[in-house]
Amino acid sequence: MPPYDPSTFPPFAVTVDLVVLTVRRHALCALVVRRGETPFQGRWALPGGFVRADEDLGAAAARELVEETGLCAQDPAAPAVGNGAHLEQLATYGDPARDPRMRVVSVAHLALAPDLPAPRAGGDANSARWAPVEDLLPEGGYAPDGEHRAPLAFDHAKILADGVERARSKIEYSSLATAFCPPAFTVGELRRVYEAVWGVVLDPRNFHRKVTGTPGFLVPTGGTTTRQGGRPAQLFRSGTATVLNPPMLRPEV
Amino acid sequence: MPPYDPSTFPPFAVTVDLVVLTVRRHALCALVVRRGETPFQGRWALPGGFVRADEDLGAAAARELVEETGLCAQDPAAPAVGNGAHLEQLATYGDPARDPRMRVVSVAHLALAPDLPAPRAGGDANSARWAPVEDLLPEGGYAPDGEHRAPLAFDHAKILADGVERARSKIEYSSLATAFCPPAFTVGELRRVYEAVWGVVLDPRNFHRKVTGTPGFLVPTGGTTTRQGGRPAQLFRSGTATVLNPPMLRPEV
DNA sequence: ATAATAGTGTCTGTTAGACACTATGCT
DNA sequence: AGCATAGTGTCTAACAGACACTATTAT
Repeated sequence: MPPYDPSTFPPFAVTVDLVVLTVRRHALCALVVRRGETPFQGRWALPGGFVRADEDLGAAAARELVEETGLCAQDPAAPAVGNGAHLEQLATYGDPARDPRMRVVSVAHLALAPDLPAPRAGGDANSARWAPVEDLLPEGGYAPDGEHRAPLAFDHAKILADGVERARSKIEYSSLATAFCPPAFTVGELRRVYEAVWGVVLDPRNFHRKVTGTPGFLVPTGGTTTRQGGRPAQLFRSGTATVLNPPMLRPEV
Repeated sequence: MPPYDPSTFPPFAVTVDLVVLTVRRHALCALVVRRGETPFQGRWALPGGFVRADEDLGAAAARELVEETGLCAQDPAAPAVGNGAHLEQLATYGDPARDPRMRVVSVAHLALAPDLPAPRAGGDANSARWAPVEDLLPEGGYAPDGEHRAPLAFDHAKILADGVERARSKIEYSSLATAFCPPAFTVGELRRVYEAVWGVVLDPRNFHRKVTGTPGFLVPTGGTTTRQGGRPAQLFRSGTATVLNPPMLRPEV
């Protein structure tokens, strides 16, 4: 190991990239923005940007999240406010060749948000949209005929895949699925989140018994709603129990 | 969002820090090295170093692991060779104040190794040792009397705590605990790994039934050993099943 | 013999999964 | 009425946890 010499470190650029997931129309969707410059001009990419000189990594991710979506990163300690979103660090990507212009290390973050009206397409950001992750990440890679290449720039397909996998596994044993729901939601709405994220169909009755039988997981608000049709359903908010034990079992695929 | 201008990015130093864990004498231990320079001169720290200009993050972590321990990072695809260790990315730490000299972003990695003879104390590295994580991370923080401060430099106590928590939770649902074992091991040895990592006592009979009843988890080598005393025990090696479903349940603490 | 560990068998309480059935709204 | 969704009850197979018991070595 060479002696520690702060004056001779190789310089890196450090960025944050965001995997922002939501559930729209029964599908897991990710926020993507169209690139206006080379490389990958015109291609879709994950939102992100440089970390500022005196900014923590999480603060940079929260700032980008506000700039791109208007969402506030939700402090886990604070009670649920209007448009708060779950934000956590995902992983760091630093292949020397991942950006052709220079050495960039990107600290990817994962954000989970309830269904939003529409991405902020205007302003200085390029056009943005919610895209089903199924369209961005075709199963088993891409056909070798070159017709459908990965639509995402840089290594963002890998980052997105890692983020989706993190979300899929984390809702098994935590109350994180409620981050996809509005502040008050029904058991059926929460079940449809699981179904969309996992791509499965769950038994409504067993699901109901499981989530309502876990102490501290769901707290009834007292209200009801018929926004899903059918019999009025109780409204709940996320409880204090942040870990789900025993976990929700993901059915075999 | 400012326009993308590669020529004006703030410069960062990027390092890798290693949380190297092993099980020694029924205790979960971490590798620490004594710092020879300021800041934190004389204090213990996690091993680590700068990422080189054309080096991937995982490669830098593997290089540091070899330099500090002689362990080879185990490619998950390759069959188990002599002294391979599990290596995975843990998390990235980039608080602007975490290093008083300059802006350093550290990509921490987690390595799990079988019990080794001794750390390589000689060479250009400072003195190194295996320390029980219990000594490095006293429960519930440190007494406010200032007598026992965190013995680790920088934010390494936080990094170590995150690594230990990752290891503790990951052995629940994966075959990762075998990374703490030699290539061939007994069921009892594997159980003692769980007991050391979790700090609990497990029922030997239920544990045996659980791990031998999970298809693909353990593969008998045919040999036996009496190195633990008592009746000769079958030797196993890690099987192809990398995920444990249903998971091993960590008893309440 | 005694002690140590390895390994198998049995019982019980809990739970996941399957599914019948009732409740309550809307069109 | 018919249909949608909400919510409860029941049955069964699987499994975790507790623990009795046997097997095989070393001292």
